[in-house]
Amino acid sequence: MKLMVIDGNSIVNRAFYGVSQNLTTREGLPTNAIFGFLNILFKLLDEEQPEGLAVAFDMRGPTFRHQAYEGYKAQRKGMPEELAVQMPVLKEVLDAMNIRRYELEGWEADDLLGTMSRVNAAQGGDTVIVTGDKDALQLIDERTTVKLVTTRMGQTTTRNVTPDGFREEYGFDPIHLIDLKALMGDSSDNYPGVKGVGEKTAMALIQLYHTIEHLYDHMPDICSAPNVAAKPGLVKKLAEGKESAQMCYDLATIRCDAPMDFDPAQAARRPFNGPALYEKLLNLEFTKLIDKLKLTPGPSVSTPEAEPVEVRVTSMDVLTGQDFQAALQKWEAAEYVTVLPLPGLAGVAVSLSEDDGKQAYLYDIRASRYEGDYHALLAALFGPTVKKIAHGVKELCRALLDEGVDPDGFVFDTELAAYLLDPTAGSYELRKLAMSYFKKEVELNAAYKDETAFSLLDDGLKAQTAWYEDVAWIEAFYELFKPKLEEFGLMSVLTDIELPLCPVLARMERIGVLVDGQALSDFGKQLQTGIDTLTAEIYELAGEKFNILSPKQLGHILFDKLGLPPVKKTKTGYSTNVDVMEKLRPKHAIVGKVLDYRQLTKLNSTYVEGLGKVIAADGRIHTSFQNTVTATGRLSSTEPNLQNIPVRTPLGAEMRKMFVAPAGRVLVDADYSQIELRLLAHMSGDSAMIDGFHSGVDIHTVTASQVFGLPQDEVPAELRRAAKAVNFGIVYGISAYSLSEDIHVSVPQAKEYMEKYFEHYSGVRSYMDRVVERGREDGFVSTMYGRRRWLPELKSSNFNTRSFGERVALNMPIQGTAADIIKLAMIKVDSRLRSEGLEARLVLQVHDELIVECPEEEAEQVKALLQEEMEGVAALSVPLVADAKAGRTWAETH
DNA sequence: GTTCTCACG
DNA sequence: ACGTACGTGAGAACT
Repeated sequence: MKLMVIDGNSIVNRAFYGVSQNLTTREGLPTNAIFGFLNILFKLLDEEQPEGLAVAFDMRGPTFRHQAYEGYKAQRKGMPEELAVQMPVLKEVLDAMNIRRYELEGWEADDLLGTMSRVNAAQGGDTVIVTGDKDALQLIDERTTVKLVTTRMGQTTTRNVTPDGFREEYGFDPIHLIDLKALMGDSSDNYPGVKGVGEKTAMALIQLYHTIEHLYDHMPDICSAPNVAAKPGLVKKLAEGKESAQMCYDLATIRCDAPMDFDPAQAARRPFNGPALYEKLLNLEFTKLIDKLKLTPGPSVSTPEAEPVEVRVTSMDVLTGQDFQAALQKWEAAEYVTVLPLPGLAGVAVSLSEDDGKQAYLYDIRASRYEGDYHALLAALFGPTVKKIAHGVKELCRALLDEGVDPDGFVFDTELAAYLLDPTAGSYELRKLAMSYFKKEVELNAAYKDETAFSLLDDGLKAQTAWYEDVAWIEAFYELFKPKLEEFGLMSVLTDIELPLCPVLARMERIGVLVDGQALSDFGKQLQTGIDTLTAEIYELAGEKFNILSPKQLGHILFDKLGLPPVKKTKTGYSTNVDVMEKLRPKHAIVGKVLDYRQLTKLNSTYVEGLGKVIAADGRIHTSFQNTVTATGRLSSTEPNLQNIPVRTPLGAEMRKMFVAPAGRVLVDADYSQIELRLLAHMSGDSAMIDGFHSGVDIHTVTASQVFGLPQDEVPAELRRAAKAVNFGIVYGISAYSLSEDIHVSVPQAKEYMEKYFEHYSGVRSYMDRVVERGREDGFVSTMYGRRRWLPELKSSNFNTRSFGERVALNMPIQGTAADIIKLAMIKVDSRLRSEGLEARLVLQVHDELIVECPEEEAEQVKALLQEEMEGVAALSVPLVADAKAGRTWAETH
């Protein structure tokens, strides 16, 4: 039988340290090692297609080797806690996969692997031993190969070692690996070998003599042997170490006679236990894997956190006038109703409490025979008097605006609630939430059972009857999430910030921003001319044509053909990013041209072409503002992204001339000045920094002056730049190395800047320590307004993961508070613009910047209003400053 | 689908 | 000794 045997401990260790991204279940159980193990396992199965499969594990407690030598593995630390807790779960998963696993008291996994391979060989079978441990190479023979697994940066690579391959690499037969280890010892298993003999000498000796026995037989003459450097005292060392060598030989020998009663037939592959595996993977929240393996639940495997409230579906209505009045009365009287619109607002599912329990109705709005009209129905349901719960209020507001309804009266949003409870979860679709919170597979296409009522619907609606049931899920999530939000102090973030922002965002999306399409395409032509010229020049300098945008081809030209020194590597090849290229710029004329080419093509494809494609019929661009995406509470902008329009380079800034106001109108742009640093000053309470902001002088100059001990008017530009970089770095959770890269000084120099900084701003340092410590204790960090981000990373035993957690802990409260503040400002600005009867409307938000379009004559009033509302949002211990400027184009407002 | 690069705050 | 800044989205190349 073709058998694959896996060293479970070795592979799970690789997986644990290899999968550095932080993976945990919502309850906080780490799952990275299991995730990594399964990935490696599936990759191996795919590569090898074995007929039999077994996994061997070490057992806790001493083995026969410990009895032979008490120092054996004495140096080794136990498994980190985060890995240890995953081991039993992994074993359960393997059991559910019907994969045999073996462990034997007093024996190590190695010995079990060896034993299994020999038993299999005796029956004429081939074995692949999978491990990350090179010791196992001694087991290689004509029927046995070893697959060595290495993981680097989350990437797993495997290497099959055959007898020939081994001999080529080592220069002797695999079995003599034992002799090698007997001489050189092993520091990780902690046995000594022969004192004074290291890897080099041992290799040379074993290549010559193959076994220690043979070596010791030839002891007196070994120093005349050609391959061994005449090491003085080698003979003596060998003689003194003979006893140790013999003991280490035994320690290094993987035993192939473990009393485990193995028969390869036991390990024959069997199909997974689908339902059991489904349950295990669901509890691990490996939903993608469930999909990939096409697993389905068995009967009653769920372990629900709560059950959805029962919603009885009683009718599917086309509202008549009387129905409507009665329904409206019920809706208004209810504490809340749950609404779920059908696409295009063709209908809406409404669920509410009635005397005999929850009732759900599906209204076919478009076919409504209500004597008012379709509009009146929507306006009544979605106006201020009916209190509504929905999933995705912003999108719903957008749809309502498109139908001419002014949305109001939303009291809860299950999507926003799920986001606030875990802003890094990534997706808040009902189906995913049901999986995650209720361990339930939601059948989205369940057919509605009442055929009579169903027959009233047209085909389009029939296809959407799952919506009818989803309304029950929204109810269930409301019941589940509301107490959680209250417990976590997140209710006010929802009701004071996120919910009122929804209609504001929807209005901004609907209004959009005007783009000068003609100017855009003219700019594109100009860019294309430049691109053509640069292309020709680059081909000329390279001596051949190639794809300049391909990092692979460009790397080949620069580093192989032109012989420029590679500065940095990526995992797939040479790095050619801006930092690298700037360093190479003086060395060859082609580098600068490539950088120019990149800039021009970026502008052309991402901005000129990208934006051109999304100009709507009204000549305007309507972005989508996502409010459930970022980990910090910021908004994001998609299709297109209007939050990354170029501004930093002169050519890039040309793009902002394309964003214009219509005739007779202007854009007013107001941005917060240094909001994140001001928040750092406020939240840390550092008096020096607070004083700096009260002085009204540029903060980076103040910092430089304080840190370097110079009068403010004598700060050279160089030091101001350094101070600015440190200021930014602090907000990001700085390291001396990255600061040195950023401002092009040595690492010690950067370190000195940081130390001086912290001497002067000692309150900042203690704040940073405090916030990380609090984060570790609480398991989360939060903004001034209570928005949270969970940070299990802070407890990771992986240095990189933990360091990342610490940087995030420092950054999120600041970036997130700034996000809260501008969101509050947006709500106030929108409300005042509307209540004061201005035509001015918010059109864009770019994190610390708001853009309003208004008639020219409103410009002054709008500027003042923006500044007033933005500055007045929060009372901090430093002034909150916003500057506003009007212009015909976005470029003119800067 | 992932990686690299680069645009923004 | 590690490996190096926080938060995003999009286009092109590559696998």
